[in-house]
Amino acid sequence: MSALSQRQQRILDHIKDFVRANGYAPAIRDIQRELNISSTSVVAYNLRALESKGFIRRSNNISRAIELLQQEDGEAGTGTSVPLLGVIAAGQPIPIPGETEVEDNVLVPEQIASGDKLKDVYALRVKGYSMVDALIGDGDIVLIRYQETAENGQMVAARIRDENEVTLKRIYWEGNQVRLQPANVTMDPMYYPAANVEVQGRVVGVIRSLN
Amino acid sequence: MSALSQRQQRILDHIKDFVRANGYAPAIRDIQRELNISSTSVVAYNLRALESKGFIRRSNNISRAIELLQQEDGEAGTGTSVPLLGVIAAGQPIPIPGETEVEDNVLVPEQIASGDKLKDVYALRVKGYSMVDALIGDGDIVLIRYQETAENGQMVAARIRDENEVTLKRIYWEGNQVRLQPANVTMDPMYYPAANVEVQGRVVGVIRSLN
DNA sequence: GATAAAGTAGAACACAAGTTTGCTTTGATT
DNA sequence: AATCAAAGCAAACTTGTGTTCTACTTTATC
Repeated sequence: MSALSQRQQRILDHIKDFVRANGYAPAIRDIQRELNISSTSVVAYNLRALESKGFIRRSNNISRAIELLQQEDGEAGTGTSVPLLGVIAAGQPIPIPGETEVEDNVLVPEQIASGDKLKDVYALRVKGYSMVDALIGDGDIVLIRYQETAENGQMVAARIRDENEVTLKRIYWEGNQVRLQPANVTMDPMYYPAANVEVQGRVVGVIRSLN
Repeated sequence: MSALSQRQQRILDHIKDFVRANGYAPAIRDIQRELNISSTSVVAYNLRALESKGFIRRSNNISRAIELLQQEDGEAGTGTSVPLLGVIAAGQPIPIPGETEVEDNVLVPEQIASGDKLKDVYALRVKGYSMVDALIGDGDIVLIRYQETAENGQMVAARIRDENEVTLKRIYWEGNQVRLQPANVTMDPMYYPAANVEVQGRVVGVIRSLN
């Protein structure tokens, strides 16, 4: 990566500031005015340099078509947001996407999952300690991908139909029965008829704040 | 929030698609052409409606100055990214911001921390099981805020000077000594002279993928 | 110190793109 | 059917904005 001249650095910084402040990129004359550059051609010249060095992308003859390419630390980046629908524990109201109030949005880091695969993901805040042996504690946010089936041992949000409750457990299919196993040595598994248990999604990620 | 007409909805969708594809907003004529609308004034009319309903913001007489205001689930949102600097375990090379190669960037959900407070935060991938009792497992990403002091019991990245190693432990100051305590009942604490231990930051968040 | 390369200036140009205006269509209401 | 408001239409208008060209200045390089 070639180094930037002082002017190029200032132009790049100004573009970033401008985008942050306005939500769209500056025109060449905006940059010129703000940085007290004498001519638009100077700005154009340096934008060309910034483009060839890979910091921005531009489209010919199109207004404000400056796209910032590189992302530095501490700056705004883009991610995919999923709805935080509520709290999950042993014995709580049902969270179902689309049927529940959205409390908040959670931005999902790409390290957990990325892009298009997030269509059916939602987040729940964990209440209680039933999953501590699975390294999920009270107050953690779990990301759940909606799916109606699950394999043995997967961690799922499961609804017990006739009690109308949703709980976070590992699931094991045992013939006509379903074992919902807490990840906590001090707690016992619960058994239900398979027909009475409805998988509402599988845990795909965990987010915890320690502040 | 007023409902959108069919045309307004299509215009809004197109703006989102366009921004995603190009990194900048469409001009009125771009929208007109793409959606086969007969006149630019129709687009302008509906943009005005979208603005008064709070979906977008526009600036007068400025090209492509459409700013998307509302964020729906599954769409790109903005967050703050921090550098993922490497791996931390018992006995690993030192990760210090600015001195190490950046492996990746991690987008930090606002639920962990937000905005300006992220200046000195970096991320490390955890290797090993020394912190499982603190609900941090192998492969988790820990977010660490750089600070040189820590209080008793806080989870920190600590460097043992004469061994030039960094480790993730709870720290306890005990007179002239420092106790570095793993969060794993099968592991014993380590003791060092206080002068030989350097706090490199405190754990402020955890991110885990279960895919 | 000559020479080339990189950067700066100023102005004119051409098209991009938002706005305005007057008119027509549509659709609901009475 | 008459009415009225909202929505759509077409064209003209004005301003915004990227580009180009030429000339000049500074900065490296040998």
